[in-house]
Amino acid sequence: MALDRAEQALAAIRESGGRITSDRRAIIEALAASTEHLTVEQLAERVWTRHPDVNLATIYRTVELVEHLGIGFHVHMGHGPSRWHLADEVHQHLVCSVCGAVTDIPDETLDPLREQIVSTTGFVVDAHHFSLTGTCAACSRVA
Amino acid sequence: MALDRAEQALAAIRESGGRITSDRRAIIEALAASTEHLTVEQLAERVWTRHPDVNLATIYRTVELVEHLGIGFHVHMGHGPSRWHLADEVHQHLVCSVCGAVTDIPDETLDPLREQIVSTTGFVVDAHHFSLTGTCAACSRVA
DNA sequence: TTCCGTGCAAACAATTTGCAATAGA
DNA sequence: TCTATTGCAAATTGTTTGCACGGAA
Repeated sequence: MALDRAEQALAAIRESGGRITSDRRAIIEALAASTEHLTVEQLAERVWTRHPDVNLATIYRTVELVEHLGIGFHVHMGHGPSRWHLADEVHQHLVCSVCGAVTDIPDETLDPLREQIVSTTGFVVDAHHFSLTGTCAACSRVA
Repeated sequence: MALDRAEQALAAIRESGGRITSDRRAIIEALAASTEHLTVEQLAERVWTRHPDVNLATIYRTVELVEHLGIGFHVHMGHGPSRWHLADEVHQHLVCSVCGAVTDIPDETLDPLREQIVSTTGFVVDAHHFSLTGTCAACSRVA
């Protein structure tokens, strides 16, 4: 559950020699509590409901730390800011360019594509860093 | 060939009611002359070798115009600025996150993945807008 | 002549950074 | 205590915009 993920992240920070501060705890708990992929600004809003004094720069630094430890990731979805999430398991993101809806799909969905690309070009695809854009079911129907 | 693509783009601008200026001609020819995917800054450098007075804002505006007409595209490759190219045909981009090398692959490579995704989720993947990241053959070998 | 296109400089959004003050371990 | 973390404000990077002037058609 969410809190476990937060505790895991905090433990990882401690293990890596970092300190557990109240700011970091607040930021990581807010991130863990969300099932969505949050921009730094969205994350800040949630943190600030309980901890209004946490600085934006601290959020940027924490989120970067968490990524560096391999616990969190950021994804680019369309234009605009990066979006962050704690990772239980790697997954891919489909972002509708019409309505902005995000659909998560399992990482293995890309395996056949990966095999084909690696066998023809030697390139190892590893992309959860960018989302796949297109048109979601609802918006395709309309168009 | 490159000049043809430039002339095509200029013709499309004229057809859409736009004017052909020396700035636009210089920008589009520089873009057409490159096989690479250029950032606005790289494009500017090339334009400036012959036309040093073209303003950066004009390059941004021209490149946006060309995309709006469906002749050019921008792709996001890793972090940093967007990269632009005139489109003969849509293709996908593999970007090595170690060395930055770009490998182009045909758009059809994604067709099986598209089919699977559309049949399971209804989502129509259309993504040449984002590149696929990973590790290229050379860098995989080292690592 | 009539607008479209351009230069310029300022505005912008997202993010990063230097440095002194502060607070975990 | 000792050093990692934070706040603050300024710097950066990439890009967009308002507006008056100048040049295609």
